[in-house]
Amino acid sequence: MKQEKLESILDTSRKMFGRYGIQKTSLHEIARMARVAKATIYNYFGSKDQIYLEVLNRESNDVIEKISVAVDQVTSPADKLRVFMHAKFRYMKEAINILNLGREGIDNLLPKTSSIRDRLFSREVNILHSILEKGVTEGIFYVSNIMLTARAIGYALRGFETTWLLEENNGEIEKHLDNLSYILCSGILVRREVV
Amino acid sequence: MKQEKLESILDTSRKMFGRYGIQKTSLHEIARMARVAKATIYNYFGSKDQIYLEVLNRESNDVIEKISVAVDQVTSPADKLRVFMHAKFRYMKEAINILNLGREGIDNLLPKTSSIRDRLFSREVNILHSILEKGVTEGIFYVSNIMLTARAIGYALRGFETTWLLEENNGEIEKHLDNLSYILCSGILVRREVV
DNA sequence: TTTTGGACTATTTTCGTTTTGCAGTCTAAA
DNA sequence: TTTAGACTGCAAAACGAAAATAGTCCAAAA
Repeated sequence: MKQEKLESILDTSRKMFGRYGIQKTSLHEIARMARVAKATIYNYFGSKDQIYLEVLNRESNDVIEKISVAVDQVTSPADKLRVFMHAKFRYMKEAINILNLGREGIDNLLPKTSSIRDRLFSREVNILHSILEKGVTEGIFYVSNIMLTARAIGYALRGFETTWLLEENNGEIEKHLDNLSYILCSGILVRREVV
Repeated sequence: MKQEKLESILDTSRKMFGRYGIQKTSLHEIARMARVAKATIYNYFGSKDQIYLEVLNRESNDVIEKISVAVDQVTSPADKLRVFMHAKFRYMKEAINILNLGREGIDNLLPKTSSIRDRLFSREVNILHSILEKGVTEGIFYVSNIMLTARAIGYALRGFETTWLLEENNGEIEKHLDNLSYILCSGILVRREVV
């Protein structure tokens, strides 16, 4: 019984915040939609902001979880990289509240939201790091500085995030991602040497 | 005499807008700082927004111009790529008003500003395109789809823009850029074949 | 012919006040 | 534990008055 209420509150909050934003969603509404008393919400959460942050954390965890699962489906490091990119964009699209963070101005954000974003980014980089490491260990990849490269890829992928927030053309994005992962693996220089 | 007034107005506006934003800068102040009569400003511009857009256009043109010059300093396509990245970030830092566009929320932007940004992006891609083309022609690069790749690189570099808006650590960025341009050229796969 | 200061208007913005709405607390009952 | 509902205090609408500002116009000066 306890867990159900909590899930109901969080799930409703996620939808309402996603549609109307934190400002324009009242706890009264959330309580009504989630079919709990407003007082119950305060049994679980200390404040509206806390609910919002928990929603963001959950979305963040979901994204990482789903990416991890997807990446684990394939074995070769090169495949893992390609799958990582596609999974990241596929599942980020479902993390509506995290995406909305990007649309709002820097000023009117809750301070802790940026640390959630940073943590998400850092966990993405961790996954990238382990993929690169595996590739290097297996002798498939040559990477001089794994950490640096993982972060570079992470930053680069951010460039796409801002783009397809407005674009809805999914196929276009997929094409870009394939191209990018190919470049990432092979480079654009004509190969002259054998290693 | 005419040109001087115009430059004075635009230069003053650039600084004021850069520091206080378009909202919090009054034409009265601009006129005073630029040492012209307010009426003179209206000899040259139809509205405050027009001045702002012209400032943005100039910053945009400056960036492209400077990048082009820098890229032309070197000859090999691989060098051009590396130089492109460094120049882009170096000179974008001086385009304060364009940078500020990124900080504000999507809503309270002048509609035409986004087309200026888009045009800047598109011109960057054009430069990248011509570099890649030269590389392919010279047999240095292997690129299956030049246009797609140019855009991919352009998008990727955006990922860094949002990052170093807050970061001031210049050296860190430079390191990332070097690493990125190396990956871009060589890929991360161990080379096995001769072409 | 272009520039200038200043006067003028029509909007915005600002600001102080009032009013409403909402987050968060508390309680008694289920 | 959960619930409905009443309650408080704060924070944000709502509003109207006052100030500021974008943009116009003109007669004089450069």
